[in-house]
Amino acid sequence: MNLMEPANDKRDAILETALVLFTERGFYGTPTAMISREAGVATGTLFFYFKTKEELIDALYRQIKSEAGAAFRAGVDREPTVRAKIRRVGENAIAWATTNRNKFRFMEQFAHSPFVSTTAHEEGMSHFLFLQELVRDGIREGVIRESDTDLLCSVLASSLTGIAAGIMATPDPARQKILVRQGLAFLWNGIAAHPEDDPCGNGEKTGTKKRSR
Amino acid sequence: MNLMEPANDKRDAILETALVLFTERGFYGTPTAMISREAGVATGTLFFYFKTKEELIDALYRQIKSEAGAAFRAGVDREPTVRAKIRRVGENAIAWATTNRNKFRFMEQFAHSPFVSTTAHEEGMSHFLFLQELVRDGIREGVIRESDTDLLCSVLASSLTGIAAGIMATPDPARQKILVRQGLAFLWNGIAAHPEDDPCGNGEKTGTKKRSR
DNA sequence: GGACATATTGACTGACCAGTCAATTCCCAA
DNA sequence: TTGGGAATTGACTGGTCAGTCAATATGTCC
Repeated sequence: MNLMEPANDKRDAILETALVLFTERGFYGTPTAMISREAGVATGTLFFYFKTKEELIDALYRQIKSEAGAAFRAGVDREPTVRAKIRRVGENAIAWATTNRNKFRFMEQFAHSPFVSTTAHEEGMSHFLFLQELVRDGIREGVIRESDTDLLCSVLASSLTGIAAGIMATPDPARQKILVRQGLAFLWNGIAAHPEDDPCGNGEKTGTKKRSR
Repeated sequence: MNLMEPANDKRDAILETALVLFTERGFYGTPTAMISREAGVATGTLFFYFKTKEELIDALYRQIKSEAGAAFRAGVDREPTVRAKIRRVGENAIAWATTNRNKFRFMEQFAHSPFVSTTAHEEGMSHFLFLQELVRDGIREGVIRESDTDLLCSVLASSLTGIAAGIMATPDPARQKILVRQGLAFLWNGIAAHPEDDPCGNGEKTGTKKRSR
């Protein structure tokens, strides 16, 4: 007898299958019957765990948002500076997106969908509030340019999405590494109070001058 | 008998109504019967102009993408430098998004939808190829940091989306102006080879202490 | 005016699908 | 054992909706 298995077998299978089918075919292109069939359970079982289809969608959305939030935040607290923290978030986000393509696509597709309930959207936001704090800290410390916090967060989030999408278009891992660097450089220079020519720090070591300063 | 009315009356009404309903309720939450009723035509009429519902969706997507592409590009050719051109694109994009909220939301919602045909997606892209050229020029001239062009475009596009979304969240036009400036500053510093503390150029006309607080 | 194409109508249909439910199995505590 | 609750099943239903079609209108050219 293993510990802690809250009878989640079928429930998980349903969620997992739904994730794949939803990203491939959209909410309404995916009948519940198809989900249950693919998941290897009866139609009734799906409705045992989720009262309605919408509840299933919401549960999936919540789960993924919370998972992504946790992944993005991992190790951030251990970083010493705001700048390092932000870079860590960026790296985390990109890594998560590329290793969880389906979940990333799900978020991308349904972030603005009217079929995710408002409460789920709000709860989803909550997992990313730490980013807002981070930005505020950065501004207070003077390392991030004085700007509207909400705007900055909105832009950061969407930029990360764009970076991840751009990176996922490349199969070559070596090239991906380069793109990650360039993407993070874009991010940091976008928000930095005093941007640099080589915002990655680890850049091309061209003994170069960092421009004025 | 007026001139040049290519029998578009009802067709346009259908497209216009569909736009609103789709953004509010999604493709599958919007029955064709509802579209035709709201548009003041019979169900049959809708299917006279569009063989299937999907064809309607595609037509709408194409129309909006092409309109957005043209709007973004307006006046760009007349700008003297790459930097000015990019700023113009940014301003255009933000202006278009805020004055065409429904169309913006439509693009945002369905940019990644599997229910827009692949060909429509591709055709949609084509209206934004000039951006790629622009970025390439900037890199050649040395004003844009050496980076992967596709990545930069992907990031630029998603950042603009984020900026527009952030701005639309503010009702106050004065505040919006500020946010536009901040958003464009983010954009330019993100890609610039030699970013500045006041990347808007037109900044706060404060006797101008550039650099270092 | 009449012939032909194009535009418009709305009742109708066949398919599909979310959700139900009565029956059955599984699991465990007493 | 057995009793009971939780889990699971799949046939079934009531409603919805994309798309059809035969009828009617409108316009245009000769």
